[in-house]
Amino acid sequence: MKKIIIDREYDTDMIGNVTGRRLKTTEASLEILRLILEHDGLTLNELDGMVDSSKSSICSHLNTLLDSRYLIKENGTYYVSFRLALLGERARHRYPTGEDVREIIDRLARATGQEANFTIFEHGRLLACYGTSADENAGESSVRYRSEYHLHNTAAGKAILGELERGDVEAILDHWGLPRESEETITDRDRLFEVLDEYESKDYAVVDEEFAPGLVAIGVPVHGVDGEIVGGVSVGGPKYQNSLTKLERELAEHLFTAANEIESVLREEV
Amino acid sequence: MKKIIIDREYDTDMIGNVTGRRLKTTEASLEILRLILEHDGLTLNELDGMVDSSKSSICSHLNTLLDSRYLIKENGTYYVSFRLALLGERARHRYPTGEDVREIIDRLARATGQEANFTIFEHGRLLACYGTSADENAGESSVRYRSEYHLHNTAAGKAILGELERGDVEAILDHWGLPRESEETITDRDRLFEVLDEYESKDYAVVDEEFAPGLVAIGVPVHGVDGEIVGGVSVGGPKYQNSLTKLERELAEHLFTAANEIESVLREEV
DNA sequence: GATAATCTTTTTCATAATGTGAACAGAGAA
DNA sequence: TTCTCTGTTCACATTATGAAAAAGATTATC
Repeated sequence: MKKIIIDREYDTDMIGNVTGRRLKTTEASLEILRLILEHDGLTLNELDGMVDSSKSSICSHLNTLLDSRYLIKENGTYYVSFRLALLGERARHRYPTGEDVREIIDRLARATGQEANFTIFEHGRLLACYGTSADENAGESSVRYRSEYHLHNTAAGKAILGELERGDVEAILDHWGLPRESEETITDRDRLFEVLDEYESKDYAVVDEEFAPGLVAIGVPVHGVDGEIVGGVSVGGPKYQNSLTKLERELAEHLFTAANEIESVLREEV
Repeated sequence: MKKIIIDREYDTDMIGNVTGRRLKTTEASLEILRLILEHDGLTLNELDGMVDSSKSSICSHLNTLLDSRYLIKENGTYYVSFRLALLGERARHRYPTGEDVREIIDRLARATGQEANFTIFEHGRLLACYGTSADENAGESSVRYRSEYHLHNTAAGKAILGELERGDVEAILDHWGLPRESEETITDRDRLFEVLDEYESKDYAVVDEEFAPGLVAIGVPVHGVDGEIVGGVSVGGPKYQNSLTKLERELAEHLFTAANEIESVLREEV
């Protein structure tokens, strides 16, 4: 996998590597919003136990978020507003999340009989965009068990790391670390760089139980019109169904096809 | 339409009627986020022309939003992150936005041959949840032209106002006013109350070109399990196709059915 | 049903933290 | 070069904070 040097013509901060000032008030408000979102509603008292500031101060944040219509209040409990859902929907328009991309992923899953995923690369992580599994009963998108993935222990993530320059990889690892999520997770930085070097000769990356026990997958990056990395596609499943050689021999071609198709969609959308 | 007195057992602030303190820093940050979202990306310079504060200050807000992963930066332009889209998706789970509700609305549109909409009632406004039109070529959800509606000039909105207590209606009108959006929009508060009084004897509200010229529709509220108002359903179309009497005689029954079905879905979801 | 207890929210106010803007510096582009 | 745009520095003044108290509101207890 050749390092993509985008000549700095395209400048995406790998991490929001901000050197300037951060506003603590906004950070506190957003943290409260996040907590309410993740807990599907919280009361003042519950928040008091989670946040390190006084109740009166928390109230000020809640008032502000209410007034800005990011929250609603019902029976003393604060919930995230439907308006936030609409804002999120609007944010989605910028990303390749349409019917055509879902088609491609579904086809990949069907052709291989394995689970296929398309993720977006952002702030040094992969965010679940669309995923499906051929085994599923109905076939439609199930509730995603997770929405954010690390790069170091996922197939698409390792493929992306393999394409990035050393400095960018370092920045990402500095920020997110290499948390262990499975017995096989590579948690040593030097070891990871060794593995990434091996990808030089390949066009894809492999994850062998590093994300979850018994799960093997292969992944590739997906590029935007300017050659920048937009995200990644991966396909894989239980190890007992997929030897690594089978993965690399039989599934890789389907994976390349899917990635190319998504890149075509991205070109059309411009 | 009988006034629903929910005995204060269910307490939804009609408007986020906050008497307490609001945090200007958070408000400024959220305003910047909103501007970036609505303009599909902005540069520092562009923001400088829209916001009343110094560039350095705007930078601080941008840094904070970047760091909190609400924004990304590409080539000097700030965009809303995909992560915000995921947060919004998560917020959506709390609301009746599933396949079953879309079914009901589609069926209402098909049965009547008119456009049907389901909206969520929040902070004194109606937010587009799902809408469809039978005339459409493909039949699938088209891009929504608008996502927020006022109550005083929409069918579902007037139906909701008709059910609320006078004090709540006053609060909403105080906050949002009665902006004119069409020749026929009711912009006089007393006149609006007269019209609302007429609904006492009916079970639905009518909008007769008050939202847009040539558009007539009828609407009803949708209630949650505790009797609180969750949103509204409306159905209607061009006036040349629909006399008011036709609307009220032929379409009303379908509308009631749809509203009841959505309320059933809400009961199941608990 | 009355009283107590708990929780939420808004006050006030003194203090300290922190957001702000002007000026400055740096990076491209013309 | 000069111009334009972005981002940082720093002194100052705004503003967020927490403690305490009190008022509402709800729930628990007798």
